[in-house]
Amino acid sequence: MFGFNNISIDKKSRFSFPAKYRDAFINSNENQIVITKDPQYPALKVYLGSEWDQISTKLSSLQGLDPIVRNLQWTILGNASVCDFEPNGRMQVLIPADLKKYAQIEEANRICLIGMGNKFEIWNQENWEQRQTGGSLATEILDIVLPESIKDMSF
Amino acid sequence: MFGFNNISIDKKSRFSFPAKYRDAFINSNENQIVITKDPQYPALKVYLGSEWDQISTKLSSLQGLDPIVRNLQWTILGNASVCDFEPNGRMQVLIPADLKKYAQIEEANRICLIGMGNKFEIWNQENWEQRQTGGSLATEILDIVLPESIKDMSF
DNA sequence: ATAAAAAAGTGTTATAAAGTGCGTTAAAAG
DNA sequence: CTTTTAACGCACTTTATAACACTTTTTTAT
Repeated sequence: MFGFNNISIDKKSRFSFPAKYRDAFINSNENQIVITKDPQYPALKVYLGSEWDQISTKLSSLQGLDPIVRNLQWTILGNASVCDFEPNGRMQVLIPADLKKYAQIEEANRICLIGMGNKFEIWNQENWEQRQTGGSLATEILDIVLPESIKDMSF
Repeated sequence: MFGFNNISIDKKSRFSFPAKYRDAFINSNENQIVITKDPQYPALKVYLGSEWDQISTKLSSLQGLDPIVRNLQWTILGNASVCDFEPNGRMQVLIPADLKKYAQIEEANRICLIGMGNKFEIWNQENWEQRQTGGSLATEILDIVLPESIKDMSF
């Protein structure tokens, strides 16, 4: 499940997944979607239920006394919204108000939904465009800071 | 699958692969084609389904907390368009509007399709000609910045 | 505490735009 | 001259979205 989509959200804060992803959802037999905060950027992460089970299990088992781990737990687990999902239906998902605020899409009637394989990201259009054109930071800082326990995890 | 082709795209943004590649597509048993952004140039990359599976699996497993990795994931995974493909049929592929824009072929009714062995590139004709006559860029800059995890990948 | 009103959430339908399939014509190759 | 390939045009299908109606939950006022 890949690719860029500029889609609308209705007055009730719902969006629906583009039809091109339907087969993938049906094949992987998903009936739940989880939205939560992205720990690094003003954006949202959208996981399939099965993917979420793995990530949340792993993340909640880590040593919470490490402040970085604790922060990730707060951000990712503490803001997750689980949502029933019908791959055969309209594939609609409601974005909770606080998450809209975090991703700066409170006022927007359009969002960017980015398929990243096993997960999606939701961005405010302007933020996304800036990030696409902007340069990237040096990586050394992060390599040092990341605890071993999460180096092999990908969120 | 090699070589230069100047081919047309129709009003609905479709192009079809030249017939000379048909046997190769049939032999490698491909039924999917993936188009995405080239991370370095205003051009598009066209992968065979099997090739894409490898690249995307590897890339999406990398540590997304590293900003450079994340950027590559955004560019390559986040802009990919997966397309059903019939080697025995017309071998047509749709180029999504945002990718047309990126490759600067919005207005064009012709593109350059370059066979690079296991993948293709799509270029705006003028850009391609400039790049052919002009000198090539030094790659050292990228080598230094790239994290270990992606140094052994080729996109 | 209860009823009314407002807000939040769910579901349906209509219509314009985007995407797909296929036949025909034009051009190139053998 | 015949066959293959590329390009074009048209009809059909699917998809996205806005508008509307209905249900449930929460808030407010009496």
